Amino acid sequence: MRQPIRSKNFGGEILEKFLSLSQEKRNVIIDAALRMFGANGYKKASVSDIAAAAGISKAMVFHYFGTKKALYLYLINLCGSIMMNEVNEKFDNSITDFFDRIKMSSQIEVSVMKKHAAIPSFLASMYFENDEEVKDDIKAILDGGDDFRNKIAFAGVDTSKFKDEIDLKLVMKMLSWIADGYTKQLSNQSEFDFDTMLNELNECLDMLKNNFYKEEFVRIE
Amino acid sequence: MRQPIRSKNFGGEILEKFLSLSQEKRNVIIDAALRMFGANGYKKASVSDIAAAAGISKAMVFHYFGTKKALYLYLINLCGSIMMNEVNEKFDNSITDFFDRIKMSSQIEVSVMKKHAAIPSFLASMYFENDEEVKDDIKAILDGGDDFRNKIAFAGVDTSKFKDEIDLKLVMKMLSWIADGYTKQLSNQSEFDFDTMLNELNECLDMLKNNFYKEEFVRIE
DNA sequence: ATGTTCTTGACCGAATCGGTTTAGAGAGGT
DNA sequence: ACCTCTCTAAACCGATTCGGTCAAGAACAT
Repeated sequence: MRQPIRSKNFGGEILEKFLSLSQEKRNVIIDAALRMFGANGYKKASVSDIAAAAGISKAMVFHYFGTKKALYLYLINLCGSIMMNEVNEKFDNSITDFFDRIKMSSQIEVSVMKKHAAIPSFLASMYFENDEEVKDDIKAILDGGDDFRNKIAFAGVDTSKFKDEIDLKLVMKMLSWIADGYTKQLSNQSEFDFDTMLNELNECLDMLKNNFYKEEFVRIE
Repeated sequence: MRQPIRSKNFGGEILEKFLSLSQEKRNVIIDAALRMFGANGYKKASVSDIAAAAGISKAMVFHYFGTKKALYLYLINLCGSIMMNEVNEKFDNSITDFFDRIKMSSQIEVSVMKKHAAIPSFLASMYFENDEEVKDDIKAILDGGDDFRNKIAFAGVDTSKFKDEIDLKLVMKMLSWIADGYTKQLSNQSEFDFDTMLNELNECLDMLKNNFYKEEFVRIE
């Protein structure tokens, strides 16, 4: 469109530069980029911001990724494969208990965040990204790959164990609020608190379960 | 610093231009500015963005407010007074029940959002604003005025009615998660759904209350 | 020393920034 | 008809920042 003709990166030689870095250095750069894109969106996250957050010079970002767009798309695919891996590895469709399903989803999310804490907010912003330069590519990637979000859906969950007077739709909504706030709080946490937070959420879910389930389904603690 | 010498707005003639607008037009502009600043922060929210979101030309923003900074500070003070009014009007310190206190806070928040739905996210971003051009002014305003947040604090709340086995700190944390997600969901809602949402939250709180309180404190519905 | 690889600060044209000026559209008075 | 006068947007301003490049120094190996 507006950028000068580029003759490089036919075949991906540029990304090799990045991939040959140590994992530690790569993670610093990836985390910085995920954070900036996640917080500011594609357009308003500048390469200078990302470079500064990663502690490298702007020129290095272009050295590693070629263009801003290539970096963004690389991050999308990276997050996609991390999510898919984690879901395929941990998701168990045979778990039908409502709260256990939620616990499982949370464990998956925490596993993902342990790799890159900024992935959830990055993906959330990506889903709403509307910039002309990338939105078609996002749509293509989302349409092409199987969407991991569908796999965590709550189809086939056993809801018969709830007390009769419990409003199930309300519980769903409440839990989605809890999960939202929980994730948000996680994002601001240092890596070491992940499991503490996860335990707290699980205790929280147990508490709800103990109070919302019919007595015969409440396990003794 | 870098801007040319300005000789206008000694005494606030410029803001009068804005205040003489119809309330409807003013609200459109205010909402647009709150949304943009709230979502992107002071620096990354451009006056062009705000003007476009408000459906007016960039020149009009400067016509009404003089500078970007003046607009931002105007919004802070506006939100501050809206919050203070609402808190002073609705906050009742004699309510000591845990859940009733939360309901009250939510009602206050919804009243505020009915005036400008973007206020909560704007204030949240303001608290974390760190741009050199405005951070000192923010600190001055926050230090100067009595902070409405302190008034909603949960000091003096009666927690004795909870079942003994309930982990109170956990309930607090869980409720803060719910409130977060709830607010977030509210922000994306059209004005007419506010009360529906508020009712849902209240039902949700009643449900928790019925299950977490000792039986003698649960009112018959 | 010499060649090679990394890395960067300075730089590019284009775009956008905060902010100003100009000029046209419209309302109202005469 | 003409003349103000107000409101508004488009065109414009210099400065900054944008995505992206490049020449030259640091670092390392030989």
